[in-house]
Formats: sequence, structure tokens, C-alpha cells
Amino acid sequence: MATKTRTAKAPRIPLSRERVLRAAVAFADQNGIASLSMRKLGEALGVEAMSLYNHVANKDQLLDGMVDLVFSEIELPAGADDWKMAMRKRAQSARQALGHHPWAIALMSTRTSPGPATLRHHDAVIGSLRAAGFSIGLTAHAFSALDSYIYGFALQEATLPLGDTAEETAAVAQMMVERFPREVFPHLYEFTTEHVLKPGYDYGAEFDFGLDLILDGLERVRDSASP
Amino acid sequence: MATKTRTAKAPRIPLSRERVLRAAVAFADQNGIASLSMRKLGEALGVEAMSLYNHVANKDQLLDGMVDLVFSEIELPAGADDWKMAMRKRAQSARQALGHHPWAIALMSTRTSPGPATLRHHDAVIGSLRAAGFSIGLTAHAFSALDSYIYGFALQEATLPLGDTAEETAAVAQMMVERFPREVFPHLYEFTTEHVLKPGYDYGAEFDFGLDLILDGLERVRDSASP
DNA sequence: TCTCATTGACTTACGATGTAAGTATGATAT
DNA sequence: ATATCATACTTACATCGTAAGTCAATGAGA
Repeated sequence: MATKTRTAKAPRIPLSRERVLRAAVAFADQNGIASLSMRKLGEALGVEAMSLYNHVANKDQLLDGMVDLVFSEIELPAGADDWKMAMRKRAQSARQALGHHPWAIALMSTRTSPGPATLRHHDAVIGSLRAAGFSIGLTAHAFSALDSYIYGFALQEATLPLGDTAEETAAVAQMMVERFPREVFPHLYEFTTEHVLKPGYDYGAEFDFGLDLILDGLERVRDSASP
Repeated sequence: MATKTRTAKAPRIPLSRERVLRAAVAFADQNGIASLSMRKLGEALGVEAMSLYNHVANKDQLLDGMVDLVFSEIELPAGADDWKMAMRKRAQSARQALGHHPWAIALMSTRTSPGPATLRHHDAVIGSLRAAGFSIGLTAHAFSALDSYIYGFALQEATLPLGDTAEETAAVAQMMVERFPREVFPHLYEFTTEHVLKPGYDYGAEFDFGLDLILDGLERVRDSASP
């Protein structure tokens, strides 16, 4: 009876804010953000719910930290690339990160205090544009347009019911045809049956089209502003 | 002792799905979506929580209905306008509706079954583009680009802490300068202090810039595709 | 080596939440 | 007057976030 309780257990890696946040992200990825509770997160970490409060002030701060962790996954614009390539890469990286964590978009829209990774990301984006000769005003335009597009696209992607496999697509098609009666929504009907549900269609591919539209437009505006 | 209980009360307007949804939207507008509960919504309607379940299947369906109600506020593209004007008007109307109900963006990203008003909106947008000579494929591009931008902008606007009044702005400025140390985030620092926090700046005005970027780009693509 | 402060995990408890199940009431139809 | 039916109310339960208090392990100073 050397020690009293809980002996012979695993040596117990101590918790940390980092570990808590990573576990929360993994949990939300698997089970959805709606079913993330402090108790279940504790369970996933082999710990009681209240222990988590030693590392995050409350659940809201946990959610803040999760969003920031997702932002930290986004590639910063590389100084080596020209601005267009740098923006394209970081946009695609952002889409990828938000695609891996579809719950992040919902969180972003309710949380108003950005974390350090988010701020670093924004700082790098602004720096990249400024270095490419964008005036402050035009940088604001570009930043707003690009980020709106990126987040909005991620939102639509998260919302779209289109599955990955062929069976999923078929099931979705069935549901859509039922919900979009040809007489009531003729254009939507044609659009989905003739295009979106056709075998080769991949909504993700739409991303680059809109992105290039914005990038080309920005380039044109920049060049016409400072000849 | 003619009747037994609850006599002499107001004649009691009966509940309806419509009335429940409208009350829910009003509640969320005033108190935020996070504090909307079935009990509080019932209270706002002078009714017990469980009575609401006679008109909505569960809370999720209530949220679905709320999103659809917001969509019903968005102006449909008018057939009389040329496509660009029609798209501009509906985009501005959408931004306005989402601005009035900032919680809607968060809901949109978690709800995958669009309601009738949402479908009607999409049908009208697709119809407007098709009528303007956009091919189905280009309509998909346009739809994706425009809606991504619109929702993303609304998301950013909902997230941005910038207040409306001068005092609010000052308070935000104070907070930002503290959180954005010049040495750590030099570009962000310059950007906020030199531009965003300057008296005349209004983030909402950025909307039209990006919108026109996309609309002009779409027009160019359409005209070069079918000469 | 012993002592003791500190850290971080555990226990208990409370009010609030979504909603299943059952009950009562008032309006309408016969 | 009676029966039917829609709709509101009551009760109950599992789960939630988290305040407050307890207890054990750790590391420093003597």
C-alpha cells in the first residue's frame, strides 16, 4: 500500500491548454460542434470536466482557441511568391483548413476576439499586399474582397449537402428532386438535374474561378490606379 | 364560478408556426441567438415552452425556419432590371437582411436543409442569370462567386467589432492598439491606425467594391465566351 | 530528509436547457 | 348536449456550463 489511490494507472500526461484545444478540435471534427460539451471533452482526455477549467477560462474561450487553432493551419503568404500567387496559395490553404473543420465557420461568425494566429495571418496578408504596391485603401478593398470570398465559399461548402461518393450523390439527388418540384422551381430544377448532379461535377472546383475573378480584378485596379 | 380557470385573461390569440418564428427572430435580434431557449421564447409569447412543439417539431426546425424567414426578407432579382443591376440589388438586399439579423450567418453554416423562401431565392437568381444569356456552367460559376462573396462579407461584418458611434470606435481603437503591438504585427498596426480607425472609414462601404469586381469579371467572361 | 506552499485534478451542487409523455381545456361539429 | 379534436399546460429526466470546495502530487527551501 505504498501510494493510496489511482496507482498502477498510466503515468498521466499532464493537461495543457494546447492539449485541451487540440482534443476539442479533434472531437468537433468527429462529432460535430453541437455535441461538444465540457464533460465529453474531459472524457476524451481521461479527465473530469472541471479540470479543463484549469486551462481555459470557460467554454467560450475554448471555442475562441479552437478557431485560432484552425487559423494556425493556414499557410501564410510566402514572401518569395508574387502577390497573386501568394494570395492564391493562402486562399486555397484557408479553404482546405476550413474544409477540414467545417464547424469553424459557424464559430467564426459569433466570436469577435481574434487569437494570435488569426492576427498573424491578417498581418502577413496585409504585408504581402502592401509589398506588392497596393495602397492602404486598396489593401483594405483587397483584403475585404478576398476574405469575404474565402469564408463565404467555405460556408457554402459546409452547407452544401453534396456528398463525396456516388451513392451519397444519388441519395442527395433523390432528395433534391423531391424538394425542388419542376413546376415551382423550374430554374433550380434544371440547374441541379442538368448540371450539379451530373457525374463529373465538383463544387470545390468553383473556388478557383471566383478567386481568379477577384485576383484579376484587383490587379487591374491596382495597375490603373498607379500607372 | 362560471368557467373554471384562467378566465378574464386576454382573449388569447392562438399560436401559429408563423407567429412562433417571428417571435424567435425578434428574440434573437434583441438577445442574441445564444440565449434563445424554448422556455424564453415561450415566455415572450405568453405561453409555456412545450406549447411551441405544436408548431415546430424541435428546436432545430425552429432554427431552420428562422433562417428561411431571413431569406424571405431578401429582394428577389427583378425581371425589369438588367442582370447586373438585378444582381446588385439582390446582393445589397441580402447584405441588409443579414446585417439586421447577424445570428443568421452562424445558423446558415450549420443547417443543410434550405426552406422554401431560400429555394425561391436561389431559383430566381439562377433564372435571372440564365435569362441574361449565361450558360448553365457560367451560371454555376456566377452563383457560387456572388453568394460566397455576399455571405462571407456578412460574416466579416458580423465579426468585426467596429461600432457605429464615435465612442464605440474609440473604445475599439483602444482595445486594438493594445492587442496589436506595433512590433509584433507591424502591418496590422499600420492598417488599423492609419486607415480602419480613421474617422471617415466605414467597413460597409467595402461591399460595393468587391461586388463590382465580381460583376464586371462575370460580364467579361460571359462576353468572351459567347461573342 | 522533512516541511510546506503550489498546482492541478476531483467532487458536489445548482440552475438552465431540450424534449418525451401525459393531462386538461376550449372550440367546433353533430 | 355531446363528441371530437386541436392546442395549451404539467411533470419529469438527462444533460449542460460552471461556482465552490477538497485533496493529492510535486518541487523548493531548510
